[in-house]
Amino acid sequence: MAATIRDVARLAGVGLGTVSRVLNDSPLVSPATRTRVLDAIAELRYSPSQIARSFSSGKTLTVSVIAPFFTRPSVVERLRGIESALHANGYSLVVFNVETSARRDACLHDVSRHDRSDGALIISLTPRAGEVQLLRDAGVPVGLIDTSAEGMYGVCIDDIYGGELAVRHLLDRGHRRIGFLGDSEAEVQDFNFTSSRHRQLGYLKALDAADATLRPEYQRYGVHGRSEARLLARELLQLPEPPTAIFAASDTQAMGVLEASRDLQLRVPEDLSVIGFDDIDVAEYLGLTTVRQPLFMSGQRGVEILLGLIGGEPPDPPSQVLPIELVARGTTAPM
Amino acid sequence: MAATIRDVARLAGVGLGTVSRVLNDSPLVSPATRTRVLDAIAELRYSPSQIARSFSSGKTLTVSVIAPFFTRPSVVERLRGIESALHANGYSLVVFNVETSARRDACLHDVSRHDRSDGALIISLTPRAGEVQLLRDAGVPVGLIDTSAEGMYGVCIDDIYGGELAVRHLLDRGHRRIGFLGDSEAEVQDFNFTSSRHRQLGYLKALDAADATLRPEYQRYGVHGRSEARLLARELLQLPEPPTAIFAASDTQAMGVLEASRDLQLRVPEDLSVIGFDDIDVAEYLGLTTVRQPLFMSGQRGVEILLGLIGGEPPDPPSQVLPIELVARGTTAPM
DNA sequence: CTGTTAGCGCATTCAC
DNA sequence: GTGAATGCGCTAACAG
Repeated sequence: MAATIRDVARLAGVGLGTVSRVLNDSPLVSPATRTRVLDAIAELRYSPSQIARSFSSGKTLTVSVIAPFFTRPSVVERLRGIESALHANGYSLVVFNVETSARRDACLHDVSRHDRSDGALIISLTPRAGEVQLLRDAGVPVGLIDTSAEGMYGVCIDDIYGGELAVRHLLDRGHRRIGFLGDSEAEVQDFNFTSSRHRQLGYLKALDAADATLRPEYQRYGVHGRSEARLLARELLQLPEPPTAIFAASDTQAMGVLEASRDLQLRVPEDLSVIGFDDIDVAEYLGLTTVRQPLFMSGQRGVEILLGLIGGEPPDPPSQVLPIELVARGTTAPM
Repeated sequence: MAATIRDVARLAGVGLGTVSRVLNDSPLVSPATRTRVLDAIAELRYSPSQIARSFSSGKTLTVSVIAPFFTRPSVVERLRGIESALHANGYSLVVFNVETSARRDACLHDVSRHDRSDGALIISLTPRAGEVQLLRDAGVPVGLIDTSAEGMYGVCIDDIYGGELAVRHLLDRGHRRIGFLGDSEAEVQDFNFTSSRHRQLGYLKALDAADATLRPEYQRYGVHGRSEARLLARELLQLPEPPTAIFAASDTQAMGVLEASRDLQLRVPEDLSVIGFDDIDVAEYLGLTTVRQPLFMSGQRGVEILLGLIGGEPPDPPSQVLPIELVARGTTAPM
């Protein structure tokens, strides 16, 4: 059916190797024979079989990406950065969407049998000790995005500092009763997510530094998402002494807080200040104050690191920390 | 390094073929030898090479998906449906993100050299006549999602009817001055998108049926996105005789309309009714009236069709039309 | 510079 | 039931 390299060689009256050399842009071919081969290729509408090529060379020019809940705006934006950088380097992207803890484990495990791809990028999922070991033993190039692990390479941000940034912004505006709303314990355990927890650590740190009293009841956790956050925020706001500001671990959860304040006829920011995290697309639309992190860039950097690894060059700082910044908009105000 | 099928055969004291048969669940193996092989596999931690397997069998168990602007909420949701269905069938998903007309053409062309995948899914991009021909000649299994083309298979919705649904909703509430806001001519041409245009056709049809006068100045086009839609909507609303309702070709653009009304101190829905299309996630949050289409399902159906095609069974109605419905929320009211 | 050769790891014939 | 042989299309290492 389709022409093979052998057909081309025959038509051009050359050997197999020569055709292969032309295909791979080897300089060891005379211009004359090169054109002859090129003509034959054109005439036969020949296109080299990628599978055969990968099989023979051992390189697939493909990268696997394991992304939890890849419909979340922040994840999609990272994916976009990944796709962009990968494509610029001639690589393809295979996506694995993780929405259950079982699939998480399966994906992380499967990465070690690096067959179909030259390496993998893992978003937000922190490999556990045993998994790190497995990955190392398998010798698979892996890049971590939005997380880090001992002995692994990747790119992340300082979530603790981010949490501090957010809470200090609130403290600076006179707030003392500040609530925190983060991911559920179950989620954190199942997926081994770390950012919500770290942001909370920053929250605690900032509060502590300001000598603000910590109230356990001001900290709530629920399954990531708007609706759950809405419920939790409502609980917070109906406390006898409700917080005057809420720091949500993500913009999506901050949206739930906004809904809750709407439910309770609370004006934002007059009655309640709200701050999120990530600076996803809608944050600007909503005028949401938030902590911005470079999502697209995290994808690009992840690719750079991974391709380096594939090429045998470990990145110098094993884990790169990207800058973050506070973006003050309309949902926070002095109390 | 990694064990091969040969190592397993040697350790189990059997021939290559037998190991292969065990791997492929062939019934032609005695239970005794099967266990012996299985043991050897376990001991060597053997895992068959997927590339070698694809190479030999000709099947890659991989599907390519060409998605324009895959960060758009509607596209992501379709992708989720695709990934889900693909994974359920043991297939992997390679994603190509199209954001320029050049890349669109390149991707559509590359699909015809179906190497790395067993077939392709194309979202929202309608192949042109020449491209359809190329695809047919190449004999690549292709499924279209959110569009249709003569002689091709896929799943879509009736966008014209959707436009009618939206506008009739407005007409029923007494609106006569109804604006339309859709994708720019350039985008439509570059990518060969069809939905915005079709929805507009429905708009015109509904207006015509209601004997409402058509005003060319009520129809505006801009690059898909919130900010552009915001500008266009502002223009519409500052007309000497502004529309009392606006139908946006997508929820994202409807968000721009909402911004514009905020800019101009117009209350929604008291002063202006707004209706979108798609029913993406935030639509509910915004209380946006819209036309809902089954995004996730479109992905699943697309996969079913494609896998059928790969298996040699063309779908019975070549193009499947999914149901849509109007979702009345708070941004539309009687005038 | 160029032609030839030897596998890459597996599925799939075949004989036995 | 099972083992041995052939080839998928290409790259890489070699000899010329």
